[in-house]
Amino acid sequence: MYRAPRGTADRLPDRQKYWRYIESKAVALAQQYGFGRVDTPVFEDSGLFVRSVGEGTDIVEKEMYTFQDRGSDSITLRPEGTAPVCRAYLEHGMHNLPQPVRLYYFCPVFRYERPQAGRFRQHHQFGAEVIGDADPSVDAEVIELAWRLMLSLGLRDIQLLINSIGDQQCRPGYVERLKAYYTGYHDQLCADCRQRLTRNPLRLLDCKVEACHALGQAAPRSVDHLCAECQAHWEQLQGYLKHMELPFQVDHRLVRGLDYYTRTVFEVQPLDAGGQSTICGGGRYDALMEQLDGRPTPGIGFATGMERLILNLERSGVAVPEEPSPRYLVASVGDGARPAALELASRMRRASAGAILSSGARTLRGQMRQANALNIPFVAIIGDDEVRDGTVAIRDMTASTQQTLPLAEFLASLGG
RNA sequence: GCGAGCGUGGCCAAGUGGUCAAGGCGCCUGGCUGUGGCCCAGGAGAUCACGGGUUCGAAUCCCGUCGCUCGCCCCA
Repeated sequence: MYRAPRGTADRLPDRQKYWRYIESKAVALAQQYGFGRVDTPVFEDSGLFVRSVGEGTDIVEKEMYTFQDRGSDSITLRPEGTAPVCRAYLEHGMHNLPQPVRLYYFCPVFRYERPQAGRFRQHHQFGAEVIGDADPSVDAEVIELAWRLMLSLGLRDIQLLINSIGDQQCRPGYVERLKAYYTGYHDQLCADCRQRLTRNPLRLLDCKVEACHALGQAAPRSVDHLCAECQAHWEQLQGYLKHMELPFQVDHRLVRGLDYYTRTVFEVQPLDAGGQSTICGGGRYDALMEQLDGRPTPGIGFATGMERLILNLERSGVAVPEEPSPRYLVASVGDGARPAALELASRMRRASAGAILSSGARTLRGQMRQANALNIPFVAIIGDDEVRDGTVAIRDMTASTQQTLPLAEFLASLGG
């Protein structure tokens, strides 16, 4: 028997309420902030991600779904959302729109990883990007949007972490200081961290091994080595966030795994942060457009993992509204009444009433049981008597009462 | 890529060498020839993940494979 591929999942009807819930909240907020929706293809030229995400990153090195298509072009299933949006910005000349351009999206994201709780090979993100304005007030707005989305979903035991990792001017110097610091403790580092020392020094900061973690306490902090411009940006941002009354915490160990981030980075995490715990992550990417052969254009954005949001909604017991379902089931008695039942159901729907037609192949008792099992509040019963009289029997399943009405009267009562 | 645990009908699950499989949920039917929820009775549905081995005999022991889950790396 075929199964869904590893790390993928079918979304069955009983799960849909979570998706609709998150989507509706996210869309409402995004629109409130002036964002427009953008949808980009599921796959792109592989080069787009290699150049933006970075050749040394895990995503590019071992996690991309890359293949040759029949025209022998190298194609990659989108491993993240920001680069395609930036590509679309450039391709459609959005620099001719009033700046900045605010865009949001929902999309599937693919990474070849070992699945575990909160991590999948295909997962889904809601993301928002503001392109074309480097002012820290934009950072503040984007962070506020992310935070308010979490709150509006009903998530409470969460924290907002921010940091600044500098830009092309100041980060190289900082990274050198960091390397120098950790090199002094080379013998105390775990095997992974010895690798990081040369490959990705920033990641030394958030190693979970106790010895390494302890070393991180006294490690040089990026915010202490910012250039003047980055420093000003960082201070203004914090001031704005305070004015917006956002409960942020500065986390000097917060770094992000994609190469394109500059200056501001931020995450939202559950307080009981475990393994795959980050539910929202983002940051500024002022150099990204140039890497994609565009004019220098600043940008900032974030993405949240839908599956992780749902995981947290369930863990914290947030009540999510049920999907709407029909209020009526149309039952019929006897073969003669079946065409009439079909017609009744059709007329009810044209009158904007939800109706499930029971096929009539089973007994009335069976149809009533079906209505009960489906939690349907009303059953419209039509049999030979009703067909003859032009009526319909309406049973109220919760009150266990029933009345027979003229068909026209019943249909009129449905409204719409 | 590394490490750990697990794999019995759609779901949950008993059974740990000797009637090839209990029970519960769910589904269908009947008890009530046109009426639900409770109850009662019945039914459908399992090559016990797959392959090999040990044994007179395996769901049950051994080996391999596959799959799932959890963790590491990394990330949403």
